[in-house]
Amino acid sequence: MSLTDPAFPALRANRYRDTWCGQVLPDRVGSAARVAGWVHRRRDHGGLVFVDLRDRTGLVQLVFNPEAAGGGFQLGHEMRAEDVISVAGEVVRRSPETVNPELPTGEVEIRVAEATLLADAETPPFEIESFSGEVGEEMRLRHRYLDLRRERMRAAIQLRHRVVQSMRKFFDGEGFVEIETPMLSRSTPEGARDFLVPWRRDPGTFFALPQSPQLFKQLLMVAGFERYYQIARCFRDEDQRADRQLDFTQLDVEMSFVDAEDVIDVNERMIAYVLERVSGPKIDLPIPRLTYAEALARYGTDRPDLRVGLELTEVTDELRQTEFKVFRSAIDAGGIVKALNAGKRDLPRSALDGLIERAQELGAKGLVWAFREGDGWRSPTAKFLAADELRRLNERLGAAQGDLLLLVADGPGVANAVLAQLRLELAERFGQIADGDRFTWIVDFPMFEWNEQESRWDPLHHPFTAPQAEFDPERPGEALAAAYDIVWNGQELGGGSIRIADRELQKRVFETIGIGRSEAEERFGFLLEALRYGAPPHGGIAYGLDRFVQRLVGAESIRDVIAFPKTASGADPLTGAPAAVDAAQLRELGLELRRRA
RNA sequence: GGGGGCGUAGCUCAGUUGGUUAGAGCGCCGGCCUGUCACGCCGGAGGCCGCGGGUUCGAGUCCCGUCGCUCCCGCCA
Repeated sequence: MSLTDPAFPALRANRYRDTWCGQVLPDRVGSAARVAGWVHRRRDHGGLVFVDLRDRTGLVQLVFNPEAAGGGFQLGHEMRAEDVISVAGEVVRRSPETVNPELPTGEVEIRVAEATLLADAETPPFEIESFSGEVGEEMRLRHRYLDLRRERMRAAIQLRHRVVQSMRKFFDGEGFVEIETPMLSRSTPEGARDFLVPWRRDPGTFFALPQSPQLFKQLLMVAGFERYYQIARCFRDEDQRADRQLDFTQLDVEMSFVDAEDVIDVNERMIAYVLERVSGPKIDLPIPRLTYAEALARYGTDRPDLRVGLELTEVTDELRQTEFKVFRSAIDAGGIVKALNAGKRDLPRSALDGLIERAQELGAKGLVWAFREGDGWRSPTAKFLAADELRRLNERLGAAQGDLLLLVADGPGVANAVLAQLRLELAERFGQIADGDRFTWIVDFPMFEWNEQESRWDPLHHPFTAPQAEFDPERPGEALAAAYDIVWNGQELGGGSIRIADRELQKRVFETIGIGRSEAEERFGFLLEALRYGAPPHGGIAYGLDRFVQRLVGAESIRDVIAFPKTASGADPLTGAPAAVDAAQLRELGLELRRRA
């Protein structure tokens, strides 16, 4: 909803103002207006002072003029940036040569008759709208209330509001019920590290803050609410990233008597609905789908950015007989050789060395680069490969003369991850990211993946995800999950699944991932018990709301769409959190501090 | 836990091979200015060069350590 939207609420007049700054438009010429806000900029001409007054809705120009003034002229001289004032005066049309076409209110101005200083502001530590570069993030966070005055931030936070309202409206219209689940609940140390909250009444016991409302929303399905959603705060005590915060917000959704198709259907309609209402990118339904296997094969990742055309190709078969040691040893160890045809790229040696370095950073032992030349390669590696191998590789990769080929030989995980990343970075470097937005569902995830370090099967999604069909406990690696992720331009926006509604199946899954009978009872007994009393088939999805809005406004970091975020180290420069607590508080909680060694 | 980048005026940054008095733009303060809108013109103030140690005749610059910010890897079912 913008200012021009008829639904935007008009102000009820009070002693401070009777209209928004941004609503002082030509239709009000000749009438009186009273506005209030912050002094955005002042241009003092001695005998005439212009002030851009700012409120939430925008800017309007005030003119302080000695003749018309009722004492306000002096104030016009003395006021400074970010002072809070209320002024009244006549709305007048500007003469044609003084119209400011940059401003929605640029055809008019308010001739000030009366002005009141409501709050005197000290000079802010940084300019609200700076033209000399981005203000450092710590500075912005320390004075977040000033940072949020900036147009860009205000727009992002208000857009976030519109997104949330649109989601609520959509789900309400589809018969969903918004229900809050507890912030204080039981620790289930499955995935991320929990934030723990010590409990005063029983020292040594702890609540945990939710990593997600997963189990509660399943219980709500057992309870018969059938369609639930929540804008849920979640907490994960893990290291942060540009798109990860300690506390963040999920759009959490769950439905009963549905299969995966039903969940996907309602959710892609929701996404289209929300994007339309916030003037986001247009999308066509249905959103295309990729299987997990295909995504991994073609892009090396389960969250491919489909704006990039480059694809990966596995060339292990072409190299079965190779004598080249690097490839030989990887293949013999059960690894693969994966390749990226990066197209005709004239990269200097230094840039190629940079790619090798980057590949090593990403975990590869090395990177083979080559340019197709004739039937062979121009590459330091060419001499180690047989002529027919080079021919087969060129053919398999569809390499044209001069195409840059990149190859990684390693375990499938590393080979895919490294080339997936290089694919993106090369596309970025060469401006090969297509315009527009690409959404895709990733489906047919495996139920389990082998955890080499712990020598056990881990759930790829979470342990409550249902298999697509009965699975063979002897061969967990073959089971497919009724799970789906939605990916927006290469960023995972959300993911979900049909849940296990059958107690025995749930127990079998726990066993498969190494959670024994008694441990399952201890940690998830309440869920298993609930499943005794008539659990409908159910499933759902959860979205990273912050990421959704970040993507929408094109921000570099989710910090730019969160009103009060934390720094990358988890601190809040504004309040000084985290901070020590006094000894009395600790005593009450039965806690004692040990000095770190 | 590991790796990269950064830290100089209130803000954003420059600072050469180690060299004498550390600069710019914006902001701030004072003066002038009746049509500006990133107003303009004149003048001025403002520095623990993140912190600690070392090398050196001499360190913003080189070395070691440390702290903070940031990006990435690990981690994030």
